[in-house]
Amino acid sequence: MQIVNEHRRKDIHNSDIPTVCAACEARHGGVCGTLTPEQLFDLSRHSTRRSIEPGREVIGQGETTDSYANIINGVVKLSKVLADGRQQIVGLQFAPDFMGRPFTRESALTAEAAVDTDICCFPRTVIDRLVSEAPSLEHRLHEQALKELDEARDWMLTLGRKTAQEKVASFLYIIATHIDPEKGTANEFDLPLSRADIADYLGLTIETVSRQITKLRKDNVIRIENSRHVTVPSLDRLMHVAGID
Amino acid sequence: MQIVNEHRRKDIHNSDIPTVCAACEARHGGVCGTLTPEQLFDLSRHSTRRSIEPGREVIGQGETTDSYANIINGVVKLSKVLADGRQQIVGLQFAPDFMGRPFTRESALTAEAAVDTDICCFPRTVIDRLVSEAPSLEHRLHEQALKELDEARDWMLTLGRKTAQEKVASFLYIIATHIDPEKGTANEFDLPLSRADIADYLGLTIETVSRQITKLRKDNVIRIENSRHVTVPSLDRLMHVAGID
DNA sequence: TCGGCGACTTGATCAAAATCAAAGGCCGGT
DNA sequence: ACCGGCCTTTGATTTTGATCAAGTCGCCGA
Repeated sequence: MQIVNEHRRKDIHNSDIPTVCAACEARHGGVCGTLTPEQLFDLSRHSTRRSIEPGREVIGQGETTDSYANIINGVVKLSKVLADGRQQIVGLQFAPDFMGRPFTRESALTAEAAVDTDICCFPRTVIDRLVSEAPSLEHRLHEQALKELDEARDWMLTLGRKTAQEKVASFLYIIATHIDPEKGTANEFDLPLSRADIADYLGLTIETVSRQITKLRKDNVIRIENSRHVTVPSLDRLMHVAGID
Repeated sequence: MQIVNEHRRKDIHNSDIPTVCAACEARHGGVCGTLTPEQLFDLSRHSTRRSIEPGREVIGQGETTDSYANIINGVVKLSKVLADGRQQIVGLQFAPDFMGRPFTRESALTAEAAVDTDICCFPRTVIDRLVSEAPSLEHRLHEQALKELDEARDWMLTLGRKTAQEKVASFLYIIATHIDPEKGTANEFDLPLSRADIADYLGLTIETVSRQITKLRKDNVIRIENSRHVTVPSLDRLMHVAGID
């Protein structure tokens, strides 16, 4: 795991404070936006940039989390496992999401990079201190929590009540609308998840996922190259198949 | 829907400020605890007590929500429906939970009483004002959101990866541990949900729920009277069947 | 007391997805 | 280029839970 820590380096060479965190800020418009220049400086002095290759675990279920992080680019899987190994992905985080569970040190889930991912880490102690100083930062974290709650509940409807076909279409819709934070919806993209991951996200088996993707392809809802590159000719059509009104 | 508004009445007769909201506070130890006496007085002047009979909708999906509420007693179902009527309960709220979605007026879900339920409502405008004045209130709301997020993600594992048998046992476990906020876990209780509701919570059909309950009864994991009253001889055994380690 | 209705249970059959099994295809390394 | 491994696809069969279809139970009102 490569540690870049470009903030600290930059900070040493000059003290152009407001732009210290600019590399992150420009791309994830996230936590930093709510802070004063002084707080931003404080935060940036302690932040470290990390690159994570796919499959590498960021935080394990039950482990102690010592940091928060902004996702600069890439995709992170949040998952839970049953004692016998059955696994469920309970959330996907895309840039510019903020990762981390405030007010608890024990992680109830595992966070793992799905593709090559860059994150900007902040020590828990620093964020916690800033939160107590700046209500606007807590507000920001609160909104992130509410967003994740809405997404989790939407996904519960998918898990509990949709057919395999609708589940796979719903997954593709999620990816199309989240993979590129710049432009809202992409009609062509690379899947950030393997078939096994998709199965764990949808509560299905690999085989069922594969068969449903094949069916979507044969029905001309999507096109696929190299099993990872997807083209969606009509998002409306995909949404319709996904059961999204 | 009966409107009691005991706070306002009490307020008129005397101004013993810190105990104005005591009827609620004592039982849900919730939002009120974080406020100053002045803020509490402010809030209590606007709060109204409502009794809701089972099946009555509190807030409809897509409707505008004008209030927040504390649940005094009872159980509220939060659900989502697909265009064709398929339904999924995405959360249950027990006393002393706080209900309401901060920072948005559109409700993405339907809230409905599952049994006779009393709630204490606060107008959105008042809570929103207090939140901006008192960071501790936002903190309290933030914690509630994180708790609901954790519960939602736990339930996603149940929906996506557990068998019908494990789902039903998981449901019974949830009820046993939440139905009575006083004592932590009840080994005897009335189910607050009909078989149809349980099915919608578990992503199953009524028939499957019924069969699995029968099986749990035959396996002596639970005893049932009148189809609603449940006795759990051994919580460990129930947890084991539920796949909870 | 007798219907009658709604909620629940039970049984028979069906279908969707899981499981078991065997190829393909792609990629990196030799 | 060839091999080996992993990921993915496809096929055959089984299983789980859904669907269809009767009942049963409890309760309320006539």
